[in-house]
Amino acid sequence: MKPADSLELPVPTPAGVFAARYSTRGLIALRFPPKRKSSAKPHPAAKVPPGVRRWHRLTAEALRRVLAGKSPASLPPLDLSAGTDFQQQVWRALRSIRPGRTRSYAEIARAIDKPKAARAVGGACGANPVPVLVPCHRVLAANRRLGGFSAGLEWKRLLLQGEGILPTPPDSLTRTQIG
DNA sequence: CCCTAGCGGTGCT
DNA sequence: AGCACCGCTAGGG
Repeated sequence: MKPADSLELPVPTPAGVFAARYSTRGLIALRFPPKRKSSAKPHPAAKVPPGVRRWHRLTAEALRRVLAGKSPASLPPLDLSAGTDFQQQVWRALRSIRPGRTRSYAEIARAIDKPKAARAVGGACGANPVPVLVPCHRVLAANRRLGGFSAGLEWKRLLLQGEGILPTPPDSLTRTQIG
């Protein structure tokens, strides 16, 4: 996908400004807010086609809802065509996990009929181009371990806390396990 | 807690 | 073809 075929728009949320990128087919990538402050890189956003504008409203609304622990009312079309067959199978399985619920990597592997591919499932989760809306954060390691998260475990904790899966710590506490 | 072996997909040479 | 990654897991100290 050439850069010229896609455009990127900011998504302000209570958790920071995400960036949504669109191809001609739909939402193709979602990036977490930069860790260190990004000091003004506002996209001019001229010439946004009406279709993309509509998609973007859906993206923004869905993102804010998931961040609030709710189920998105509706999603924009997702362009996940860049993934391998395996990755797309994993991502589809992720989309069936409802808010507030979790699966293990091994359970996802079983669900796509590759029971020994738990580790590869982790790889596919890490390659998920549309985090949050494709809820890779709801996949935990076996026996309640938190597992990993490419964008940083802080984000995974925050998302899980928003859905009531993780207890909200009274204080900033760094743990790698639940309960 | 630690370590180890086994596992499968991906990307690079 | 080989090889070195890994968001893993089960089993054993």
